[in-house]
Amino acid sequence: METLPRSFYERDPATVARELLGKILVRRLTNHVLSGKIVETEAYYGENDPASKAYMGRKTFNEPMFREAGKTFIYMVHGNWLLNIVAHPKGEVGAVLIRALEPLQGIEVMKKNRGTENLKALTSGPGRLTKALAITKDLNGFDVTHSHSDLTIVEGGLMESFEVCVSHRIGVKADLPQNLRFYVKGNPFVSRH
DNA sequence: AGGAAGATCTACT
DNA sequence: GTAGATCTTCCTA
Repeated sequence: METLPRSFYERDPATVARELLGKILVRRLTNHVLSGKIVETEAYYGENDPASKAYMGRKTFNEPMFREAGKTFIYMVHGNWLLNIVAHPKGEVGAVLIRALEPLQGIEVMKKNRGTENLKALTSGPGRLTKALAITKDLNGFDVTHSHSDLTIVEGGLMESFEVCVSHRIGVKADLPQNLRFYVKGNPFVSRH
């Protein structure tokens, strides 16, 4: 399966967020491969987006958002690591938050990492999926455009058709007027319907 | 030192 | 579905 190239991420964050649906997030550990289909995302912009981590301008912790697209931006909220992929046209600022996955490979390892047998709760939320895939700050700034690395995103092979829904972003204090959350209609692993 | 933060878990109506 | 406690780092003072 083809790894998504950097050019995929060098576009408007909302476009990237929309097109990441159905792609496969692959996490390689020493003895296991974990993967899941991306079923829910949100787009974030830069200084003009009050919900964005980049809203306050360039700081140490949000630096990845200002740098090269196709790399991770990971931070902690309420005790959970949240995984973003930096996405923006060259010279701009933005990222896409991965909010939910449908588990594919390594489900037993994910259950162990999450401490639950509940399949529905394994990766159906931004903090849940990072725990299931053992993603922490250690992977901040990691380039996901290289195949065979510890964290990559690949094409979904035979793409089943699915309907995309949009809504406002979840949990943000001040949202923009446009809908910037994207999810696969009817998928049971979407965090909220 | 203190508080906020893009969430989660549990326990209910 | 909503309500409240708790979660752990980073930011500001």
